[in-house]
Amino acid sequence: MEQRVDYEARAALLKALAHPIRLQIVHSLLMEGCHNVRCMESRTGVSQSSISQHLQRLRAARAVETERVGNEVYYRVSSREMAVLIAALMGEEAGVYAL
Amino acid sequence: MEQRVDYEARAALLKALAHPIRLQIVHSLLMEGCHNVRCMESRTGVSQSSISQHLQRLRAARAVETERVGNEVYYRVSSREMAVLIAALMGEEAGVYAL
DNA sequence: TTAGAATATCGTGATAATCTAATATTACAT
DNA sequence: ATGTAATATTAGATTATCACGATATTCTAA
Repeated sequence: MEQRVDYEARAALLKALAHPIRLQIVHSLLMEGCHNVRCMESRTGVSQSSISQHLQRLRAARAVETERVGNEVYYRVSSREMAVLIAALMGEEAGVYAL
Repeated sequence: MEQRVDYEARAALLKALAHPIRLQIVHSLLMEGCHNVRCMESRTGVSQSSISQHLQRLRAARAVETERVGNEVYYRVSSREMAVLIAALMGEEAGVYAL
């Protein structure tokens, strides 16, 4: 029984996560409340422009989703499957994440 | 309490996996016995040269390891953590893998 | 030692990712 | 309406990745 797997799609997701800053962003979203660009900027020491571009990349891959709250934009990890994947990568329990 | 995570290293691993052919290679190693270059070549339809280069990339990232058996080279996934990661990505149970 | 099978490496051109700096948008406050 | 904070987008230079073809290595068999 042949089971067709969409390796293209899964590889694309990995690609979106496969950058140290993007990984830190996603992990920070899961571990603690660092949900807007300015927080990530100060936490990572990376420029606002860079952070924003990385976030757009993560959003395009549907790894994160957004919500506007007044002046700022609130980011969160988009699904529990994402959390499980990150947990496996980090060697953590997905249960400890706030999603 | 600051916990330092090596995002560089984990991102590098993801990067090595973040290619449809490499993903298929690793998944095939786990799912069924397709352990040498020629098998992967015929399964994926990708040239020997390409397969070999992808395997070297996976090996450099320590995602797979090798053993020479006479004329051919036997590849396998290097660790259970790798299997767990792939399982999370694929939405499968790592238990079904042969490692 | 020569031939052939299996695998690895190298060189190259095309495409994609990344960072930086500048500019544009969006919403809030005055 | 204007100014300002927060975020997004764009353009360009630099570097990395990829696929392909040619060549090199490594082993076995004769």
